[in-house]
Amino acid sequence: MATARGYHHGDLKAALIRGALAAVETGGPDAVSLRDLAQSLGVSTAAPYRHFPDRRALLAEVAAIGFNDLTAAYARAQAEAADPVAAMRETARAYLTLAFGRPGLFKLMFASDIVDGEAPASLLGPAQAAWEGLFRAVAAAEPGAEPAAIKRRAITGWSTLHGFITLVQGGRLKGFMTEPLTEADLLEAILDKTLREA
Amino acid sequence: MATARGYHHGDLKAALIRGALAAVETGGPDAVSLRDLAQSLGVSTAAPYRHFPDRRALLAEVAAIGFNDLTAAYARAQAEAADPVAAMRETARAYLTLAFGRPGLFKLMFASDIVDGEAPASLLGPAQAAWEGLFRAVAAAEPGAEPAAIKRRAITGWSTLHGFITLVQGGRLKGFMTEPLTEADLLEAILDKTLREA
DNA sequence: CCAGAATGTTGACACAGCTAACATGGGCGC
DNA sequence: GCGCCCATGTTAGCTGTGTCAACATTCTGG
Repeated sequence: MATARGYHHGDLKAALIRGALAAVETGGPDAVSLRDLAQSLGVSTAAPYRHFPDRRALLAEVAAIGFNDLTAAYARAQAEAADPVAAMRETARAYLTLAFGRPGLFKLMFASDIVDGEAPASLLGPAQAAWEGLFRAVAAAEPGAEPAAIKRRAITGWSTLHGFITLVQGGRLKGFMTEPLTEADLLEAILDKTLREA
Repeated sequence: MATARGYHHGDLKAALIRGALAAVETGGPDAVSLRDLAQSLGVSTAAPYRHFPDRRALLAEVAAIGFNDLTAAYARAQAEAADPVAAMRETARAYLTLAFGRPGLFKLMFASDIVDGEAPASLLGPAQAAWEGLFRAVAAAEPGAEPAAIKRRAITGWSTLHGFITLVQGGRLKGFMTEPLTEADLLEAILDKTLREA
């Protein structure tokens, strides 16, 4: 699909994003090398720069895909749930599914380097949409609460989930998860605690 | 302090660690370049390799300093607090102080790259000690609870704090902290929520 | 006092991101 | 239908990085 064509590749930009996404999912953000990518697409090492100002811009595009997928997963979870509380739980689970199912992509999405200085709008939009999906779930589960309270609640819950994921994926809980305390148990406990409360 | 001596530097290893620490605190882990470091110490680019097998080993040493400092801060907080609940609160605050006061170092301490594969014992020891300081605070505030419950509680609280810090420092809460909801407010709310409960 | 271990140096390799200058060819205006 | 322009690729090369092998120097213990 990436071979046997002349001077022009045809759709190099999309191919680069696809390739970068694959590399990110396999080995995380650091596994993306523009040179490797170019070579594997049968194109010169300078070609990618016709489509992205620099490496970070390409990675930002990949991260945006991650946020879009996350938003879609949120929407699915909320549509299928029986009631608002279940919807909130499934929304949280969607976050966990992405984090543990596609850790490389997840790491990229929250790699501060990508966003340092200022992030491009093509990333901020999807990131904002994902956040709103999460906010919506919390708001629905807590009818009548004032916006500030909902926001506080959403951010706190998000923090707990995100922190746990980060610590686990960073290997920081390695020595501490002694039987009979497994990561899965803890996750359930965290979900329960995060979701239950006035 | 790093000039005007002959073939042998004197204490290059310590000087490298000091220099790396300074660089990390200024610009985060990525700001550490062995070549820069060597040059600024008036030594050849290969010299660091007489003391560290690779760059990661040097950074691991710096991270270990961070964990040691954290453990010391925990101990201080717990010694000065009036009661166990206050001690726990001050312990959490010590974590926040390090995270927001020395963000570069904090980022290094939790950069999974440093620990990928397997971390050296010189890092695992201090990291473990810090964890135990945190665990001790939770256990003291909750006398008579079984160890698994304490552990669950400690990890959950740690996750919330850590997640919030990570999201803030990653710039992920930029657009969402609208007045009158400030980061400081949220932090207090998180501390309250994390600490209060049976 | 001297041998060998520690510690530094020189010079180089591989690889990465990035850029300038040049080449090609597809599509748009005429 | 034709030619020109610009989007897209290419070549060659710069800088900066981690790392290593081979050699040089100094410190130290027997």
